[in-house]
Amino acid sequence: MPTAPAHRPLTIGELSERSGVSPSALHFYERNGLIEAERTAGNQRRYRRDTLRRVAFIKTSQRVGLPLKDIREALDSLPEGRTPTKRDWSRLSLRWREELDQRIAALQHLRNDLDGCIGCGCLSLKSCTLQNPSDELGASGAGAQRWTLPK
Amino acid sequence: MPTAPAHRPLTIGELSERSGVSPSALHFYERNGLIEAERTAGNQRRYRRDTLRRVAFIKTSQRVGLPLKDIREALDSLPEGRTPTKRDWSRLSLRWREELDQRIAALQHLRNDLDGCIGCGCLSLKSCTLQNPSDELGASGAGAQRWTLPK
DNA sequence: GATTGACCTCAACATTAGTTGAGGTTCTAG
DNA sequence: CTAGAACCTCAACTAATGTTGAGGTCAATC
Repeated sequence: MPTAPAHRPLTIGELSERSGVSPSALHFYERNGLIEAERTAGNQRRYRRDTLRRVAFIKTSQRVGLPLKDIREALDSLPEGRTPTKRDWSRLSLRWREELDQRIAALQHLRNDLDGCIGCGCLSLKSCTLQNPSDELGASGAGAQRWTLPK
Repeated sequence: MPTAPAHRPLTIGELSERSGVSPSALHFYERNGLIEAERTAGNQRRYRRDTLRRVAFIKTSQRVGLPLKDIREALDSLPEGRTPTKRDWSRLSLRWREELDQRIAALQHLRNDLDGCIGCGCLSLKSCTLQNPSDELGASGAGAQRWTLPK
């Protein structure tokens, strides 16, 4: 594979190799509106270079447990058509980081509660906050719903 | 529904209501070896009361993102046949908490890396640790594989 | 200008974690 | 002792996140 000039759009093979995401997954992302591609005269995909960053964002978001549906929503806030600027990405990353903070806080909360449970060996349904997530949800304020740990 | 005497085994309806887990999910857990039940002469399930705690453990573990397969493994370390003691549960909870700590650390690591990324607005595939989880896996020592964030 | 690797579409399959429904049985209250 | 709620099994379905394969096309190299 010849090394691509820095300006040429990426083939799916190149994007796959550079992002570490399989071509079939890239197809899948496209079907689900997470990424998009131009086509050559011969119907092959050509990705703008900023798609690499987009895929990076997808992967990273998945690593913290976000479903693709939510990731797509976030990506939808990027400008349509034009290449996103650093500012665009920063805005996205910042929002994302705040939610990450909440997630960490939720986990710490869980851990602290578990400390209590270890003390009594209980994991009791009645008393243990671990079993009553609604408590901590209520306490953590608005906007936390989505970031509650899965289920 | 009459309130059950504290000693009588639980019907599936009772276990479901008290644990907040649907009967169909309880069936599912049983098929997958996570819980078990005695049967009445008429083939209906009767759960030992400590099954409630077992289900609590399952729910709690799921809340931090563990797959059922792993939860089953953990539960397999509980004594077969006899009702687990507080000590048994404590042992399980402690191990679980340690892994929870690792998970928190991984998330914090991610967040710190993201801070760097926001600074440059990059999310670059090359330089950003967020994109190269293997780094942090290597750094976090043995036993961390399973607790890497999903995918 | 032919070969061959990369690409295309579409359909089927895989996995996890269940839910839903049909058709039938058991248990409990009156 | 009977009505109705609760339970049983089994099979099929759901949703998310992809992978695999068949059958065919494109494009870059010798």
